[in-house]
Amino acid sequence: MRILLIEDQVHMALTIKETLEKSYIVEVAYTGEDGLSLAQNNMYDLIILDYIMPDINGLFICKHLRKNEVKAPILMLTAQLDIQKKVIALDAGADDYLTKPFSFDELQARIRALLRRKNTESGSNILTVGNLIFDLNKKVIKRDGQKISLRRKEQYLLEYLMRNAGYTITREMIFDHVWDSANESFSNIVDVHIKYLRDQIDKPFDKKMIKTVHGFGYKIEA
Amino acid sequence: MRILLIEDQVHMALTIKETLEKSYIVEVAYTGEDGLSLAQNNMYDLIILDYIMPDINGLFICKHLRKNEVKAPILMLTAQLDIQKKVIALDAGADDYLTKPFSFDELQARIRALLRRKNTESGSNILTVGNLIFDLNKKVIKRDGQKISLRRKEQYLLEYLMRNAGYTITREMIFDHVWDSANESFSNIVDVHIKYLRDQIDKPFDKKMIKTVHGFGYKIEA
DNA sequence: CACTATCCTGAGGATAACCTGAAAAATTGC
DNA sequence: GCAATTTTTCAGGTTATCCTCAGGATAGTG
Repeated sequence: MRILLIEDQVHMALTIKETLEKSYIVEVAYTGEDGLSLAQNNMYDLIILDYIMPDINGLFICKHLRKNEVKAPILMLTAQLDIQKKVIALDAGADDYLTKPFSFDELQARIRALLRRKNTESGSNILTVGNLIFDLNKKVIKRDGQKISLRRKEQYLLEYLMRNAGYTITREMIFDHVWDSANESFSNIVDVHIKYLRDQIDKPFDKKMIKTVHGFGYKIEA
Repeated sequence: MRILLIEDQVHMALTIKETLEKSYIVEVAYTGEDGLSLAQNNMYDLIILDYIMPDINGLFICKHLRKNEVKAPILMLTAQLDIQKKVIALDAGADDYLTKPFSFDELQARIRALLRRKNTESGSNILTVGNLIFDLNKKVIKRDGQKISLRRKEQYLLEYLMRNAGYTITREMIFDHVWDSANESFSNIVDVHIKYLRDQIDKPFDKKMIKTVHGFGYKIEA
């Protein structure tokens, strides 16, 4: 799971980062501008956004991201309790808000809630690429109507590939998303799981969907 | 990719240099002063900067470079874990920090992350010259809507040509960008890969886009 | 036109990237 | 706590890509 934290107060940012890093991969943007471009150019599972920042207002960032089809849940940090602001934040497309100061336990609880909600809710939880269907709720995968059973890691891998269907993804990116520890392993573990996935997804069929892009990584295509 | 390493401890500097040279072109400055002038007068893709140096403080160098519009990402090496210092370093314009001692795997991971971030941040990821389209994310190249598959080196070469479309580029420039090893052997390797590229990009079509500029190099044009 | 510098091309060996099977380690379920 | 399952590591084989080299073609020059 990858989280983007947009927060201009460096000390606050680092403290949050260190807390969350035990459970997630966390990237930090110290300006609204950086945050905006990172959010638009990467797939995060969650965005934490400070309301007040010197360059670009958090509210504006939020609106802008929604307009540009960034679907990740957004958690807003507001400086003090202010019903008015909360309403405005939610209207702008934020999914939840938290007023400073907050406890880290509470922060983590909200994050878990948002990540959970994202997985069980919303229309985007049936992935389709060609005639391959992955129902994330029911954990059911079908190709040409034929049921396929995958192990956990394979499911994560397939989900990530399908969410980026058509795009070439490096082994590093896959590793970061599917193996959510921050450590760097240089085994061929990604290759191996790609093979397992292929055995299930491609081997029994004519057309191969999982393609290796030599020198870069892999992609899935119809 | 060119990296500038500013580090006064000669032994440390050489060890880092040797490690990184497998993947990048590395230049070393052994004093802050040298580092400063090198950084200002050359275009590096990344600067690695020791926090503590006898002549000029790394922090000062960092600030100074940012003030002078040096945009390259800066990775700071700090002597020991110290949140305060990290904050100061980031405030000064550094992009990341690493506390000594560190493993070389970690160093390389951070470097890759910084270089990657820079690449995804800057500008669009779809290059177009005439009816030739290169989607850098998908690694998909099309001419007249027709898909073309290229190998890795050919893709790097094409990317470089397209980024400089209309301008003549020397073999040396191509070599420096596409072959990021520090080695200076001048075979006809660039020529060979230009041929490979032409076989894919030009041969099947009427109009030739990759042109030879006799005595100088090559260019790509619509 | 003839001469030279520059560029192009094809083939084969070297190398890096990728795939695979099997065994070891870790995790899960009873 | 043990067996079954899943995950990871490792080593070897296979394939695609890359580089070198040598000879042929082409452009520039007097």
